[in-house]
Amino acid sequence: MPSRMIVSRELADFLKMIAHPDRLRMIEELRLGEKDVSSIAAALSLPATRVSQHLAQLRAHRLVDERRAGRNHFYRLSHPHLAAWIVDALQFIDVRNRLAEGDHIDSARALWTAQSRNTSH
Amino acid sequence: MPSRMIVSRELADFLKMIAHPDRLRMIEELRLGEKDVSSIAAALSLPATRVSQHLAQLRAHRLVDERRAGRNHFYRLSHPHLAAWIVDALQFIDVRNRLAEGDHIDSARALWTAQSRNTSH
DNA sequence: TGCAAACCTGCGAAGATATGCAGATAATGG
DNA sequence: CCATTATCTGCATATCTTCGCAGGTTTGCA
Repeated sequence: MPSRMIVSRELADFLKMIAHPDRLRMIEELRLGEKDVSSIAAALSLPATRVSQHLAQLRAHRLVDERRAGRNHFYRLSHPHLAAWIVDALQFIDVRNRLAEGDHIDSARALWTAQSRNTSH
Repeated sequence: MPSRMIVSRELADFLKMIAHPDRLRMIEELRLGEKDVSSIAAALSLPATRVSQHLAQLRAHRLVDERRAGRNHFYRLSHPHLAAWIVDALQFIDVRNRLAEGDHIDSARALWTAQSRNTSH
């Protein structure tokens, strides 16, 4: 059995699952703790249906855990460290070329990890 | 300008670029240094055309650098640390469920980072 | 009960990816 | 020059993703 191929496929599936702008922002949104669907949708200015669909995918891949309270569904990261690991990826991206001059990786990192209320989202 | 959306899009593009079993194995193959197209193709048992196409994509996203020597094209990781960062992702995957019983993340990591000659690829 | 709020799921069209094949380039060795 | 080796590029097809919309489920509350 080509175990190595299995690992690379699993890895690719995992990466595909998080490789979407909305889902990345959602993961970042859950960095500090659980949130319900409406809160996430409002924070990111996305239609709730879309957020729900993304969450269903993340749930299917066990990247988030669900907790129901009344009619609200609260989601949290299954691996709290995931958000930090994603931020580390910024070092591999030439963000400099695409943001305003003077910006660099550190500012991108700061921007990304800043609280929602402080950012120009 | 929604800088945060720009960052999330860049991040998603980067993740999509590496989210492919072949490309992951290629990155891993380049972990220890440069290799030419044929060597990579042979090591991974992939058609050279496909390897070349993948490399063209990675090149376009500046994830690999090219060096030509004669009729061989040698590629290396633009960010040598990339391979290690990818290996870190194994902690987020339930490899246990999909490999033979008794395997766990550490063995998956060992498998993944093992030299080609030591692995059942 | 009945209605509304908060989510979820199914479906289909549009768009993005993957991949083999044919043909094009570039360097090497007669 | 010509053939050969190593690699690249263009193209068509098959497959996967995304995303809105319509309709369904569960819970809270009057």
